[in-house]
Amino acid sequence: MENTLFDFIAKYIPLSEAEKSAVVALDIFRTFKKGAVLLKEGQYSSEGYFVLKGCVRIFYIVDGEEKTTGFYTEMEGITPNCVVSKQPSKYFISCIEDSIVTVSNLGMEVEIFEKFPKFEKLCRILSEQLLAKTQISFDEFKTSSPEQRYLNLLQNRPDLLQRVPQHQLASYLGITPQSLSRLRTRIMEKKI
Amino acid sequence: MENTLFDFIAKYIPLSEAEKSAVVALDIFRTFKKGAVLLKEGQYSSEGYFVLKGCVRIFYIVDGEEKTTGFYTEMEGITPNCVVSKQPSKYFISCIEDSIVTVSNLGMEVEIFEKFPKFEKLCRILSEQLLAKTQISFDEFKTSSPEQRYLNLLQNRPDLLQRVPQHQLASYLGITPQSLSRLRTRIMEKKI
DNA sequence: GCTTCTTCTTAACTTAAGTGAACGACTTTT
DNA sequence: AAAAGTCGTTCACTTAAGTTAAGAAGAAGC
Repeated sequence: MENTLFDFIAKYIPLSEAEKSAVVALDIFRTFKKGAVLLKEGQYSSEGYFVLKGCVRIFYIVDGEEKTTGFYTEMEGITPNCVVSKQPSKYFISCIEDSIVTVSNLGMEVEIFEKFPKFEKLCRILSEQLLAKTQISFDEFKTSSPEQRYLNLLQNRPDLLQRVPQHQLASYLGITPQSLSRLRTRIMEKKI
Repeated sequence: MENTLFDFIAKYIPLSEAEKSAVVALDIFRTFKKGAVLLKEGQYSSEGYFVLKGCVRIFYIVDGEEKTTGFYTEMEGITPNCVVSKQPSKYFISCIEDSIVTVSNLGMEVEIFEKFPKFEKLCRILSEQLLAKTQISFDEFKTSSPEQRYLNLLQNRPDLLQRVPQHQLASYLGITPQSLSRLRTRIMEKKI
């Protein structure tokens, strides 16, 4: 479990044994059952998450309707907006599958950044990379039709289509479940 | 000019005079005429930008058509995707107005991070905050219609509607110029 | 075992966005 | 001054997404 995390970190910066021990000492590994809620709308939180195994989603509730805006799977991290803005959360985070997730909080960050400034560099790099990825995704979303977006997803994250319910995928694509269903049959017919 | 930048930084971390001098020594302030191109598609670049005055846009050219995905005005920074990924740029960056922009490169970053680790913290904070903002914008985009997106823009960045041509705004909203024009008259008629 | 809920699909209808073409108002170029 | 290009708008037409409703299949709860 720890090693999965350290292998991931090793891709960005080397960690000494002392630094690894410091991480282990934080005792941040948690397991959650499918359906478990990590963060609720309205809640103040200073917790960040990193998915080691399983799948977690972010969703809003607008007019009683769930709007899913993000899925996070193996080796993806989440720093909820409310942690950065110090405002109550506008969304929920919950597990779609049984999951193993690291849960850290701001206090831990401050502490470990002081002891090992290297982690500040790690977080800068991860944050910059995620920002770049998010902006590209946003650009692709803006410049393509729902159908193209579905085809992109099929290309880039085919696993999601398997592990995520259709109606959650639909709002992730910015459309209704009915449109997604139609769009899928439309694509099928073209292929035949 | 320098002070505009330092006032901005002061909102996040305090800078000593030595640190300010180090920034000034980098000689990163540039002025550009309207229409000037900062980055071209296909180009490798390690330059980051920060807009002190004016307005800069990011746009793709897809099938000969410009697709504008971002506008950056006073006190907004850009680290182009290609700088992070070390790949040729997929998009252009150009000035919509006469602008004053800081232009830094990766070498400078490495250098100044070593001399003054405080800047690494600054970049982490800025990057985390921008990431949070970008994700919220993306969520709003996904969960609203073109008309709602236009109304949101009217609320959140009314200045853009003044300083940016309609057809660039349209692709920024993910629609055609014709749709934007229609949508605007639709809204007008509702108000009357 | 039965009910209830959730999920997905289908259908009919409404609404809005994409497309292609055209026009006038301006700007820029020559 | 004339020509060419840009920009915003409008129109007619096509295409697709939203909406409302209904039904089938499966999962979860009692």
